[in-house]
Amino acid sequence: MTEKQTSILKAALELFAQEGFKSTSTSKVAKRAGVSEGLIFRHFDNKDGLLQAIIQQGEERARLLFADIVLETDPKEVVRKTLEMGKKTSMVKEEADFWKLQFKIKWELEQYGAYKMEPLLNALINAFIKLGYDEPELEANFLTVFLDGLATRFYLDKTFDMDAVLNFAKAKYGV
Amino acid sequence: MTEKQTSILKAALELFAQEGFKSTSTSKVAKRAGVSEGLIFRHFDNKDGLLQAIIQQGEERARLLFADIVLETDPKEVVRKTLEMGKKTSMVKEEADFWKLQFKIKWELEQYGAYKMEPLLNALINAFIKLGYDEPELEANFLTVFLDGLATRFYLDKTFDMDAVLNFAKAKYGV
Amino acid sequence: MTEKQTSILKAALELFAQEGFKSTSTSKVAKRAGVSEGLIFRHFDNKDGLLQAIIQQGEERARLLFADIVLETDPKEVVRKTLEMGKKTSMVKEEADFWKLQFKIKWELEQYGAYKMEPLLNALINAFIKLGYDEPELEANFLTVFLDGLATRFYLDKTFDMDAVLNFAKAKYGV
Amino acid sequence: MTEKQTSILKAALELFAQEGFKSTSTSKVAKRAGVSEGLIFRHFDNKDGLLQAIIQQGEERARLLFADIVLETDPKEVVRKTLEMGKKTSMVKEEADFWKLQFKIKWELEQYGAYKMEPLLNALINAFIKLGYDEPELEANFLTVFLDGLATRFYLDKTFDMDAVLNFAKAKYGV
DNA sequence: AATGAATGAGTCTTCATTCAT
DNA sequence: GATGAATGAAGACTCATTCAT
Repeated sequence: MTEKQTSILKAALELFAQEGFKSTSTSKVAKRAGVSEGLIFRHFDNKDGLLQAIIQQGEERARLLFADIVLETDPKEVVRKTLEMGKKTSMVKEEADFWKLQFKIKWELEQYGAYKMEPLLNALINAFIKLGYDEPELEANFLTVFLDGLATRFYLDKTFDMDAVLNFAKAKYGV
Repeated sequence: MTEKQTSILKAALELFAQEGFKSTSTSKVAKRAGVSEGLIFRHFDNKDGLLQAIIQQGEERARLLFADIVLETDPKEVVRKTLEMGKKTSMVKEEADFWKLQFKIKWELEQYGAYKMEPLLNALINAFIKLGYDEPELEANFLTVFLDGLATRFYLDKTFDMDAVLNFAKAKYGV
Repeated sequence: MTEKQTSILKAALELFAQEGFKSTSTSKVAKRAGVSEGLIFRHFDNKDGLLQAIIQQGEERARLLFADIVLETDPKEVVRKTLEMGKKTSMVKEEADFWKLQFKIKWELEQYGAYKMEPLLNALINAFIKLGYDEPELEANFLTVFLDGLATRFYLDKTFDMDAVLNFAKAKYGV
Repeated sequence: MTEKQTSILKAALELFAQEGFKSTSTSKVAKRAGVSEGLIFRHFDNKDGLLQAIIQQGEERARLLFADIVLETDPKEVVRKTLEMGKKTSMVKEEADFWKLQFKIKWELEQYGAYKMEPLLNALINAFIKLGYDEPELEANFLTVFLDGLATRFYLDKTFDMDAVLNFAKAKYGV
């Protein structure tokens, strides 16, 4: 990955996250990245390839993000870390852009990519089993649905008080 | 609202919901609506005006949808009806398109429009007060977040079993 | 066929004939036709559609051109008119462009379109039968091959003296 | 001429013959030749230089091809060999490509290069003189025109039966 | 109200060519 | 000699919008 490749990816990430994939022209990406437009196509074949490259990075980041949770043995910690995932991924601007884009793309492409969540889901199921919940699987699913809602609100609703709801949720689960 | 105006709005709704706002050209809308392209601009000024008209319809529909819940006096019924809102709005194809579009647009425009939810939120708060919940406001917020997650999953994750999670949630709230 | 459509077709014909299909940009065509570039696509779908429109015109013109020969009853006249076809089609500039383009395209697309020649070929076979030639079919084929050579030379070889060779050929066939 | 130079020329020949000069990108040539794109420009300056190199090769090959005819003393053999030139040059795939390209280029560049044919033309004139033809010069010209037609048909008309017409022509000339 | 021809700016993409290594 | 990253201009095509009818 050369320096210019990185700057293209960075510029694309920012713009796609801000304006959306379709609304961002390759010429804008090139301008912000400080490279010629042609270079985008040499490295990523086409605009879609650029998006795919970003999505792939997303999968890697997701794996990294999940690793910390999946490897946790204390079930309460699993639940707590899962809930706080959203906060963790929104502190740094670049990272916030990144995850926002992942959600935006989901709606623009109408692909959820449930498989990416599977490791996390399993970790949650295990945790709920250990914690003696009656229906650990449903409980885990419920929680991931809530997380999706959390992201939606966090990224779209400027008036949303994430901390309050988050603390409330943590209390609910006793974590 | 003339007949042609209606058919333009209908065509736009379908296409925007399927392909997204940016990806749908006015010419496609005109073709599907069976009218000339120029007519769209005479009636809605520009492409954005067309979107605004649809969004406005959305607000009216939302009010209608919420009315049934807001007017309910039995608190359990309020919670139950709220939870089942998603199912109710996804039975008819045209309606499913409609609500899907509302979510798509939220992400494309990055406007949540929290004010639209206020009547529902208040109804929920009241219900939770009546039901004796400790923190009715947070409880209500938590529930709306969950609902947003539910919509996300329902519209994007083909493998998602909404009924299972929904029944589980209803059991949780004892409704 | 509106006025602008005609002027697009005319400009395209000239340019394709002069510079070749691939080497002529749609923007050049638009400029010469005095219309916006977009209009080309509204009327002919794509650059290829523009070419097809010209080719189709070509087929019609060819039918017209052949009609005079095919309807001729005097066999000597059939042969003579066939031989002079080349001269006839090269007097007016616009027509010369047109037929030159037909040949250019053949080489660019590698399609001969033998079926277009069939009526002429049959007329020639009949003529040679009437004239008592031993192998009328081969004789007719030989003549059409010669005609193709004539066109090649006429359009490409500036030093070529068509009249001399043509008179010689006419003498050969006694017409 | 280094090995890489040769492979560039070979790749260019094949591609230009198949797709045409304008339609073949230098990057395609480089890829097929298995060299970097830059190397083409180091060796041939620009895309046009590449074409010129191929054309020049064409002249050498033409000289070689004509030599056998020009040096022939038997006039009948001269005519026969001339007629069979087309067949001879189309047996080997690489050679067929080569001559096809020469014709394609003629039409793309609109340069006939009559001077290349001169030695052959003179040989034919001489032959027709020896054979006692009335107008040897015109006869020779007529024959070369026919040859151009033969090539046109052979390369473009898939349904064309070259052997039949060729044998007929040979019979005509009694060779 | 309604049409559809027409526009011009913009989109993604290709391509010949250059240049540092 | 050889590579391949990088460029800038140009290519085909799309699209929101206007306007005469």
